[in-house]
Amino acid sequence: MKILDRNFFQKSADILARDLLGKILIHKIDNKLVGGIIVETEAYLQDDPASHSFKGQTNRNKAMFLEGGFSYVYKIYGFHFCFNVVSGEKNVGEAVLIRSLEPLYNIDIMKMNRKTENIYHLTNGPSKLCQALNININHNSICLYNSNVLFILENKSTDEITITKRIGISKGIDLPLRFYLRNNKFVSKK
DNA sequence: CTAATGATGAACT
DNA sequence: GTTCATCATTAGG
Repeated sequence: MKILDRNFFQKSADILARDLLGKILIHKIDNKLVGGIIVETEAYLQDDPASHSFKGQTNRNKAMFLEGGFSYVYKIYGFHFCFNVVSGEKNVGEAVLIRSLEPLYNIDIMKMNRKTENIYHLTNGPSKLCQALNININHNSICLYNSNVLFILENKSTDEITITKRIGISKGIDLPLRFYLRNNKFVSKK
């Protein structure tokens, strides 16, 4: 299978969020590939009050201002991590939040990391999938198309895409920037 | 320096 | 549906 190349990420976050659905996110842990199909994403644009980048670049969100194809990982609520794929041009702060995966490779490792046997609870949330794949703040600003540790594989999906409002934010709540594969059982609800 | 606040999840009632 | 665990970042003094 083929790793998505640099060119794939050079587009705005709302487009990339859609294009990432069905692709396969992989983290190599102890030489084993752990990962799954991306089934739910949210786009965060520069001109977007809900985005970390809205008020300009800071030390925390600077990865969002890299060119498309890098990772942006941050800690939220003290002990949760969220994984984003940076999109667009350099010096423009936008990214795509990966909200949920469908477990695919080395599900046993995910079960260990998450301390649950229920596959529907492994990766159906932005912080859950970080736990399952063992993604943490050390994975911030990684180049996803030039890494053999954290990367995304090409994959075809014919599933229908549903577009809704985003989840868990207080500003910009009416913007239709959340995308997920319709009828997929691994999408986080709410 | 201090204080408010999350792009959440788990365990409750 | 509600509560709370728990902290880096940020804005403000």
